[in-house]
Amino acid sequence: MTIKDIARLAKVSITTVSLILNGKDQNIREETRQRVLKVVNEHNYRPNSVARSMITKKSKILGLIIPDVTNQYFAEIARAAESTAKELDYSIILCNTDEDPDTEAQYVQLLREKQADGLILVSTALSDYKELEQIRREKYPVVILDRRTYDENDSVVCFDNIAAGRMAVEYLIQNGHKHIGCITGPQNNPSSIDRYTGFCQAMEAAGLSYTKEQVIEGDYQVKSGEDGIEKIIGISKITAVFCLNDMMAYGAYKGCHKHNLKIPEDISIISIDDAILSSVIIPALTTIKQPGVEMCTTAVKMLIKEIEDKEDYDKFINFNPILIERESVMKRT
Amino acid sequence: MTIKDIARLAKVSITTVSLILNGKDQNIREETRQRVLKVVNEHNYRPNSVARSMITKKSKILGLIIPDVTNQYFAEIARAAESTAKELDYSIILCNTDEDPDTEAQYVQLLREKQADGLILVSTALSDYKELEQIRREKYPVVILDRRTYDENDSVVCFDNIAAGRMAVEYLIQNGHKHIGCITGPQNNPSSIDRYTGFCQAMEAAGLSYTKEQVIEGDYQVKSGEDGIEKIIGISKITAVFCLNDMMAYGAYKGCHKHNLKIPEDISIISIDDAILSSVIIPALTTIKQPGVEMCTTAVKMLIKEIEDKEDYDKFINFNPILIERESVMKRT
DNA sequence: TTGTACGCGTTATCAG
DNA sequence: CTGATAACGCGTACAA
Repeated sequence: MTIKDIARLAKVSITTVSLILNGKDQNIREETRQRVLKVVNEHNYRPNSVARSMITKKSKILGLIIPDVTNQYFAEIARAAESTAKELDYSIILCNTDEDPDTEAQYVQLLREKQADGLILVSTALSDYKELEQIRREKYPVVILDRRTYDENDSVVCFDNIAAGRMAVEYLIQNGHKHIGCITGPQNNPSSIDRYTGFCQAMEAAGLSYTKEQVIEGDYQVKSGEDGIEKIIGISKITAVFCLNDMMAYGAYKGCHKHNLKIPEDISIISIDDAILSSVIIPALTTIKQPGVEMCTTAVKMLIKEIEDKEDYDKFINFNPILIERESVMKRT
Repeated sequence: MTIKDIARLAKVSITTVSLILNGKDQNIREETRQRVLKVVNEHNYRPNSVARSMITKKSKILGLIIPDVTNQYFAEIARAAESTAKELDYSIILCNTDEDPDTEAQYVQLLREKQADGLILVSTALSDYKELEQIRREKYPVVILDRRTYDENDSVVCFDNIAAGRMAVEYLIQNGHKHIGCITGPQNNPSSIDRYTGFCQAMEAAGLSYTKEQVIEGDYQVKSGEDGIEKIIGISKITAVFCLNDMMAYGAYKGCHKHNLKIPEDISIISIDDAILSSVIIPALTTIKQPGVEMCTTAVKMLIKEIEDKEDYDKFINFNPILIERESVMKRT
């Protein structure tokens, strides 16, 4: 079933059908309109959007590049992206990079080939890959989410990860903790680097020292939180652990439980993200909220403005961390 | 940059470029090949897949229709779908229905318009909407995941939800529980109906009675588990609750905690799914594993076989429930 | 070994 | 008010 068939069956020209289907039918006789619509409905005809894209140069598809949907936080982002996109008549192609810069670069290429109208990019390795350069040169619409770049022309919706890291550790310090462990994210991950920087800043500002042993490299997955805390609890003085994201905090809970350590009595846990489940687990996780849903909604809207070349808009929006005090941190005296 | 430009710059015909780019270059002089490739790389040219789809009639896009990525279980499914698809050179368009049949129908239409080569459908309302009929008539490739239909011709990867429900409740009964509450899923959701049927079967087989009050309607979301259990714990005799999915069990944990009820000492919890976090929460959740990742991987492979018209294959694959015994159910004497 | 020309399904332009 | 026709970028039969 093509537009041609419909035209033939309704005994009108292709143009007429197209006009009607696209709502440009002010000048079409009602009778003709009804006849065409009837044929369309009878045959359940839907225009082929690929052919349409061919000519309009718009695919109405957005690429969403994230590390891993399985991570609660990114699941929420994916959800927000999809809802917002749907509202504005776009679809989302989902891409998981697993924090691998090569995979990320591949996906950027793929999405361009597929003529995605734009990209929401939660980048793993922003600094040094040539795709980004090319994108900038060609002015391909991309909004970088969750991470800032230093090029004035980039569209960015970001979160102050350094401040978030600092906020988490300061909160621990205010609660009397002096020996604080840290489970980081993947080594090259920008948000992980920033959050860790926040940790360092807060520790130094408070005149607290820390050894290499109390900083464990994780990978933002549950399991690494579990493994990480098992290493840390060997260090007798540690009273609190800062996990760089919620998923690892969940793992830390498990590790503590396995070793019969009570949270927060024996060990306090704090992290960053505030995924849905963080208010659900017991004890409820004290965490620094990164407003992923709002950020992503903002990003999608920004991207679409860019694509549709709407009125001026801010190309840089920053979200601030918010402390969500729950039950996983205890005051030490 | 189009194939035309490349041809012009390399001083060859369009055909030559196309042949080389598609690996059909056995008959092309190496020198020519190199020259073309050089131009291609220099300009970072990538063929436009929309135009390619136009002619090949293949979009290399698969639609994934699920209730909600934010649900751990579906996040894992989305992940599995995306990985498997990528491996086989397909992309995934993500669609969340929120358990709404109309949204589902809309998405089916949309994906067809977008010329998705096939669909993975975790259906909310399989029985009664005309899209499915049309799909069947037109032999559009669809694999129904997580839910069985009764049409022999449908491709189905399913899970025995009735057996799963029965298994959960039987386990509770074996552990000495006689007064068992239940938090169901959305009313019209097929998997919810089946799981609940399993509950009823097991209760009846054991000669156990239950009142309307001890069966609460939930919606598969965390919050409804929390609300649900708060209603149930009012009924003094209840010693165990069967939540129809893990997300609601997480909510139940929270509800119990709020009311100072210990799991499993005061109340036992069991559910179905076995999402990642179920082994992480404390106490670890005893649940019936629905092997979502394997199911989805299987479904995608089946779908692609169907699309690419490969050799014969099973159109019906059933996965069985597996009891995962952890710590949320206590033996009563 | 390479080039010419057509067609995929649609929209846009312009003529009538 | 409606229709003919050109284009979009690519793949491929066929010709050379």
